[in-house]
Amino acid sequence: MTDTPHPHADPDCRAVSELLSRVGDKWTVLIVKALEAKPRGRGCRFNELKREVGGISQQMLTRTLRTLERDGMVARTVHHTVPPSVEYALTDLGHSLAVPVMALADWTFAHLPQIHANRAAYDGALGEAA
Amino acid sequence: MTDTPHPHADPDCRAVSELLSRVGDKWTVLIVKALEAKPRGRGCRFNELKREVGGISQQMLTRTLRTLERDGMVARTVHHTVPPSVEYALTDLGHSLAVPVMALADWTFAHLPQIHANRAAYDGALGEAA
DNA sequence: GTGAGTGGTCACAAATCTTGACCAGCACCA
DNA sequence: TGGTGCTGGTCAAGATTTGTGACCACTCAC
Repeated sequence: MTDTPHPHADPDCRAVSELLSRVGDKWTVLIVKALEAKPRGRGCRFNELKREVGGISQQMLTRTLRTLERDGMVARTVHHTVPPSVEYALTDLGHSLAVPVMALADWTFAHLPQIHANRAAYDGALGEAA
Repeated sequence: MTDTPHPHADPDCRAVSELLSRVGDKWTVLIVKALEAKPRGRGCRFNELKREVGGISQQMLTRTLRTLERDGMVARTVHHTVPPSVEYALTDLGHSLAVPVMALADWTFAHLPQIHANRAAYDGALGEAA
Protein backbone atom coordinates (compact mmCIF):
# COMPACT_ATOMS: atom_id res chain seq x y z
CA MET A 1 0.00 0.00 0.00
CA THR A 2 3.04 2.21 0.52
CA ASP A 3 1.09 4.37 2.90
CA THR A 4 -0.40 7.02 0.58
CA PRO A 5 2.45 9.51 0.41
CA HIS A 6 0.11 12.46 0.02
CA PRO A 7 1.45 15.91 -0.68
CA HIS A 8 -0.17 16.63 2.66
CA ALA A 9 2.10 14.28 4.61
CA ASP A 10 5.19 16.38 5.33
CA PRO A 11 8.25 14.81 6.89
CA ASP A 12 7.73 16.89 10.07
CA CYS A 13 4.71 14.77 10.70
CA ARG A 14 6.77 11.74 11.57
CA ALA A 15 9.11 13.78 13.74
CA VAL A 16 6.20 15.34 15.62
CA SER A 17 4.52 12.00 16.13
CA GLU A 18 7.77 10.46 17.33
CA LEU A 19 8.35 13.26 19.83
CA LEU A 20 4.72 13.14 20.90
CA SER A 21 5.03 9.47 21.69
CA ARG A 22 7.89 10.24 24.09
CA VAL A 23 6.52 13.38 25.61
CA GLY A 24 3.04 11.98 26.02
CA ASP A 25 4.31 8.70 27.37
CA LYS A 26 2.73 7.51 30.60
CA TRP A 27 5.97 7.38 32.58
CA THR A 28 7.29 10.62 31.12
CA VAL A 29 4.15 12.40 32.22
CA LEU A 30 4.31 10.94 35.72
CA ILE A 31 8.01 11.72 36.10
CA VAL A 32 7.64 15.29 34.88
CA LYS A 33 4.68 15.67 37.21
CA ALA A 34 6.70 14.41 40.18
CA LEU A 35 9.69 16.58 39.33
CA GLU A 36 7.52 19.66 38.79
CA ALA A 37 5.99 19.22 42.24
CA LYS A 38 9.43 19.79 43.79
CA PRO A 39 10.43 23.35 44.71
CA ARG A 40 12.35 24.95 41.87
CA GLY A 41 16.08 24.38 42.03
CA ARG A 42 15.77 21.29 44.17
CA GLY A 43 16.42 18.00 42.50
CA CYS A 44 15.09 14.55 43.26
CA ARG A 45 17.11 11.44 44.04
CA PHE A 46 16.69 8.32 41.96
CA ASN A 47 14.97 6.16 44.54
CA GLU A 48 13.00 9.08 45.88
CA LEU A 49 11.61 9.57 42.38
CA LYS A 50 10.94 5.87 42.07
CA ARG A 51 8.93 6.01 45.29
CA GLU A 52 6.97 9.07 44.21
CA VAL A 53 6.07 7.84 40.77
CA GLY A 54 4.98 4.49 42.18
CA GLY A 55 4.68 1.32 40.16
CA ILE A 56 7.59 2.07 37.88
CA SER A 57 10.45 -0.40 37.60
CA GLN A 58 14.03 0.71 38.07
CA GLN A 59 14.82 -0.15 34.49
CA MET A 60 11.97 1.89 33.10
CA LEU A 61 12.82 4.82 35.36
CA THR A 62 16.46 4.72 34.28
CA ARG A 63 15.49 4.42 30.64
CA THR A 64 12.93 7.22 30.74
CA LEU A 65 15.28 9.53 32.64
CA ARG A 66 18.03 8.90 30.09
CA THR A 67 15.69 9.83 27.26
CA LEU A 68 14.53 12.93 29.10
CA GLU A 69 18.14 13.86 29.77
CA ARG A 70 19.08 13.34 26.13
CA ASP A 71 16.20 15.56 25.09
CA GLY A 72 17.42 18.23 27.50
CA MET A 73 14.37 18.16 29.75
CA VAL A 74 16.02 16.91 32.91
CA ALA A 75 19.49 17.56 34.29
CA ARG A 76 21.37 14.74 35.97
CA THR A 77 23.84 15.66 38.70
CA VAL A 78 26.07 13.07 40.31
CA HIS A 79 27.36 13.84 43.80
CA HIS A 80 30.57 11.95 44.43
CA THR A 81 29.74 11.38 48.05
CA VAL A 82 30.15 8.19 50.00
CA PRO A 83 27.11 6.44 48.62
CA PRO A 84 27.19 8.23 45.25
CA SER A 85 23.87 10.01 45.11
CA VAL A 86 22.30 11.26 41.91
CA GLU A 87 19.95 14.19 41.57
CA TYR A 88 17.46 14.75 38.79
CA ALA A 89 15.88 18.15 38.17
CA LEU A 90 13.81 19.71 35.41
CA THR A 91 15.62 22.13 33.13
CA ASP A 92 13.91 25.25 31.78
CA LEU A 93 12.76 23.20 28.81
CA GLY A 94 11.44 20.59 31.22
CA HIS A 95 9.51 23.20 33.17
CA SER A 96 7.98 24.52 29.96
CA LEU A 97 6.93 20.98 29.08
CA ALA A 98 5.42 20.63 32.52
CA VAL A 99 2.76 23.22 31.70
CA PRO A 100 0.87 21.22 29.05
CA VAL A 101 1.69 17.97 30.81
CA MET A 102 0.13 19.16 34.04
CA ALA A 103 -2.89 20.35 32.10
CA LEU A 104 -3.29 16.86 30.66
CA ALA A 105 -2.81 15.27 34.08
CA ASP A 106 -5.41 17.61 35.58
CA TRP A 107 -7.86 16.79 32.81
CA THR A 108 -7.28 13.10 33.41
CA PHE A 109 -7.83 13.45 37.12
CA ALA A 110 -10.95 15.56 36.67
CA HIS A 111 -12.61 13.23 34.16
CA LEU A 112 -11.59 9.93 35.70
CA PRO A 113 -15.01 9.10 37.20
CA GLN A 114 -16.88 10.02 34.04
CA ILE A 115 -14.65 7.87 31.88
CA HIS A 116 -14.98 4.93 34.22
CA ALA A 117 -18.75 5.37 34.03
CA ASN A 118 -18.58 5.48 30.23
CA ARG A 119 -16.58 2.28 30.17
CA ALA A 120 -18.99 0.53 32.46
CA ALA A 121 -21.89 1.66 30.26
CA TYR A 122 -20.12 0.50 27.08
CA ASP A 123 -19.22 -2.88 28.52
CA GLY A 124 -22.69 -3.23 29.99
CA ALA A 125 -24.29 -2.55 26.60
CA LEU A 126 -22.06 -5.19 25.05
CA GLY A 127 -23.06 -7.69 27.70
CA GLU A 128 -26.77 -7.05 27.14
CA ALA A 129 -26.43 -7.26 23.38
CA ALA A 130 -24.97 -10.75 23.68
CA MET B 1 10.08 -4.80 47.68
CA THR B 2 6.30 -4.52 47.52
CA ASP B 3 6.66 -1.04 46.12
CA THR B 4 6.67 1.10 49.27
CA PRO B 5 2.97 1.82 49.70
CA HIS B 6 3.48 5.31 51.12
CA PRO B 7 0.58 7.13 52.73
CA HIS B 8 1.08 9.46 49.79
CA ALA B 9 0.36 6.77 47.18
CA ASP B 10 -3.41 6.59 46.95
CA PRO B 11 -5.13 3.93 44.86
CA ASP B 12 -6.30 6.62 42.42
CA CYS B 13 -2.69 6.84 41.40
CA ARG B 14 -2.86 3.64 39.40
CA ALA B 15 -6.14 4.61 37.80
CA VAL B 16 -4.76 8.02 36.83
CA SER B 17 -1.61 6.51 35.41
CA GLU B 18 -3.59 3.96 33.44
CA LEU B 19 -5.85 6.63 31.99
CA LEU B 20 -2.87 8.85 31.32
CA SER B 21 -1.21 6.13 29.31
CA ARG B 22 -4.26 5.98 27.02
CA VAL B 23 -4.97 9.64 26.80
CA GLY B 24 -1.33 10.57 26.31
CA ASP B 25 -0.76 7.81 23.81
CA LYS B 26 0.88 8.84 20.55
CA TRP B 27 -1.94 7.66 18.32
CA THR B 28 -4.67 8.93 20.62
CA VAL B 29 -3.13 12.40 20.54
CA LEU B 30 -2.82 12.35 16.76
CA ILE B 31 -6.36 11.08 16.26
CA VAL B 32 -7.87 13.62 18.64
CA LYS B 33 -5.85 16.31 16.91
CA ALA B 34 -7.14 15.24 13.48
CA LEU B 35 -10.72 15.00 14.69
CA GLU B 36 -10.54 18.36 16.47
CA ALA B 37 -9.36 20.01 13.25
CA LYS B 38 -12.69 19.11 11.63
CA PRO B 39 -15.55 21.62 11.86
CA ARG B 40 -17.77 20.83 14.83
CA GLY B 41 -20.57 18.45 14.07
CA ARG B 42 -18.84 16.94 11.07
CA GLY B 43 -17.40 13.50 11.47
CA CYS B 44 -14.49 11.84 9.75
CA ARG B 45 -14.54 8.63 7.75
CA PHE B 46 -12.29 5.75 8.70
CA ASN B 47 -9.93 5.90 5.76
CA GLU B 48 -10.03 9.67 5.70
CA LEU B 49 -8.79 9.61 9.29
CA LYS B 50 -6.19 7.02 8.40
CA ARG B 51 -4.89 9.29 5.67
CA GLU B 52 -4.85 12.36 7.91
CA VAL B 53 -3.08 10.73 10.81
CA GLY B 54 -0.52 9.23 8.49
CA GLY B 55 1.67 6.26 9.34
CA ILE B 56 -0.94 4.49 11.43
CA SER B 57 -1.95 0.95 10.54
CA GLN B 58 -5.58 0.01 10.10
CA GLN B 59 -5.43 -2.28 13.07
CA MET B 60 -4.02 0.36 15.36
CA LEU B 61 -6.54 2.91 14.14
CA THR B 62 -9.40 0.49 14.73
CA ARG B 63 -8.10 -0.42 18.16
CA THR B 64 -7.49 3.17 19.25
CA LEU B 65 -10.89 4.29 17.99
CA ARG B 66 -12.60 1.45 19.86
CA THR B 67 -10.86 2.48 23.08
CA LEU B 68 -11.76 6.10 22.52
CA GLU B 69 -15.35 5.10 21.82
CA ARG B 70 -15.49 2.97 24.95
CA ASP B 71 -14.19 5.90 26.99
CA GLY B 72 -16.90 8.10 25.49
CA MET B 73 -14.55 10.46 23.69
CA VAL B 74 -15.55 9.67 20.12
CA ALA B 75 -18.92 8.74 18.68
CA ARG B 76 -19.12 6.12 15.95
CA THR B 77 -21.93 6.41 13.41
CA VAL B 78 -22.53 3.75 10.78
CA HIS B 79 -24.35 4.83 7.62
CA HIS B 80 -26.04 1.85 6.00
CA THR B 81 -25.35 3.13 2.51
CA VAL B 82 -24.14 1.15 -0.44
CA PRO B 83 -20.53 0.97 0.64
CA PRO B 84 -21.28 1.10 4.37
CA SER B 85 -19.48 4.20 5.52
CA VAL B 86 -18.56 4.92 9.13
CA GLU B 87 -18.17 8.34 10.69
CA TYR B 88 -16.14 9.19 13.75
CA ALA B 89 -16.60 12.45 15.64
CA LEU B 90 -15.47 13.85 18.96
CA THR B 91 -18.05 13.98 21.72
CA ASP B 92 -18.19 16.85 24.21
CA LEU B 93 -15.83 14.90 26.42
CA GLY B 94 -13.55 14.41 23.45
CA HIS B 95 -13.56 18.13 22.71
CA SER B 96 -12.68 18.90 26.30
CA LEU B 97 -9.79 16.44 26.05
CA ALA B 98 -8.68 18.14 22.87
CA VAL B 99 -7.80 21.30 24.80
CA PRO B 100 -4.86 19.90 26.81
CA VAL B 101 -3.96 17.53 23.98
CA MET B 102 -3.63 20.37 21.50
CA ALA B 103 -1.56 22.29 24.03
CA LEU B 104 0.80 19.32 24.24
CA ALA B 105 0.91 18.98 20.47
CA ASP B 106 1.66 22.69 20.11
CA TRP B 107 4.44 22.48 22.68
CA THR B 108 5.89 19.51 20.83
CA PHE B 109 5.79 21.31 17.52
CA ALA B 110 7.30 24.49 18.96
CA HIS B 111 10.19 22.75 20.69
CA LEU B 112 10.96 20.16 18.03
CA PRO B 113 14.10 21.88 16.69
CA GLN B 114 15.50 22.54 20.14
CA ILE B 115 15.01 18.96 21.22
CA HIS B 116 16.63 17.64 18.08
CA ALA B 117 19.57 19.95 18.76
CA ASN B 118 19.76 18.67 22.34
CA ARG B 119 19.81 15.10 21.12
CA ALA B 120 22.53 15.81 18.63
CA ALA B 121 24.59 17.51 21.34
CA TYR B 122 24.06 14.61 23.75
CA ASP B 123 24.96 11.99 21.17
CA GLY B 124 27.93 14.04 20.02
CA ALA B 125 29.26 14.31 23.58
CA LEU B 126 28.94 10.55 23.94
CA GLY B 127 30.83 10.01 20.70
CA GLU B 128 33.65 12.30 21.79
CA ALA B 129 33.90 10.71 25.20
CA ALA B 130 34.50 7.32 23.59
C1' DG C 1 28.17 -10.34 59.61
C1' DT C 2 23.39 -9.79 58.24
C1' DG C 3 20.18 -6.76 56.21
C1' DA C 4 19.06 -2.58 53.93
C1' DG C 5 19.82 1.50 50.95
C1' DT C 6 22.74 3.91 47.23
C1' DG C 7 22.09 3.83 41.58
C1' DG C 8 22.19 1.33 38.40
C1' DT C 9 22.82 -3.04 34.53
C1' DC C 10 21.65 -7.55 32.44
C1' DA C 11 18.79 -11.36 30.71
C1' DC C 12 14.59 -13.20 30.00
C1' DA C 13 9.36 -13.28 29.77
C1' DA C 14 5.21 -10.81 28.67
C1' DA C 15 2.64 -7.34 26.54
C1' DT C 16 2.10 -4.35 22.83
C1' DC C 17 2.73 -2.56 18.05
C1' DT C 18 3.45 -3.18 13.16
C1' DT C 19 3.23 -5.68 8.84
C1' DG C 20 0.84 -7.67 5.37
C1' DA C 21 -2.75 -10.74 3.77
C1' DC C 22 -7.53 -11.45 3.37
C1' DC C 23 -12.76 -10.66 3.28
C1' DA C 24 -17.30 -9.02 0.70
C1' DG C 25 -19.49 -5.73 -2.17
C1' DC C 26 -19.69 -2.00 -5.47
C1' DA C 27 -17.80 1.68 -8.93
C1' DC C 28 -14.81 2.96 -12.64
C1' DC C 29 -12.32 2.18 -16.83
C1' DA C 30 -10.99 -0.29 -20.89
C1' DT D 1 -15.91 -8.71 -18.85
C1' DG D 2 -12.24 -8.39 -16.24
C1' DG D 3 -8.80 -5.75 -13.54
C1' DT D 4 -8.20 -2.36 -10.15
C1' DG D 5 -9.40 0.42 -6.24
C1' DC D 6 -12.19 1.95 -2.42
C1' DT D 7 -15.44 0.85 1.67
C1' DG D 8 -14.23 -0.81 6.93
C1' DG D 9 -12.61 -3.86 8.99
C1' DT D 10 -10.29 -8.93 11.01
C1' DC D 11 -6.56 -12.32 11.57
C1' DA D 12 -1.90 -14.31 12.15
C1' DA D 13 2.82 -13.65 12.68
C1' DG D 14 6.97 -11.00 13.50
C1' DA D 15 9.28 -6.92 15.60
C1' DT D 16 9.62 -3.88 19.21
C1' DT D 17 8.78 -2.18 23.91
C1' DT D 18 7.94 -3.04 28.78
C1' DG D 19 8.04 -5.42 33.06
C1' DT D 20 10.24 -8.83 36.34
C1' DG D 21 13.65 -10.28 39.15
C1' DA D 22 18.51 -11.13 39.85
C1' DC D 23 22.87 -9.16 40.39
C1' DC D 24 26.76 -5.59 41.09
C1' DA D 25 30.07 -2.83 44.50
C1' DC D 26 29.91 -0.09 48.27
C1' DT D 27 28.58 1.63 53.08
C1' DC D 28 26.00 2.12 57.33
C1' DA D 29 23.31 0.36 61.38
C1' DC D 30 22.62 -3.36 64.31
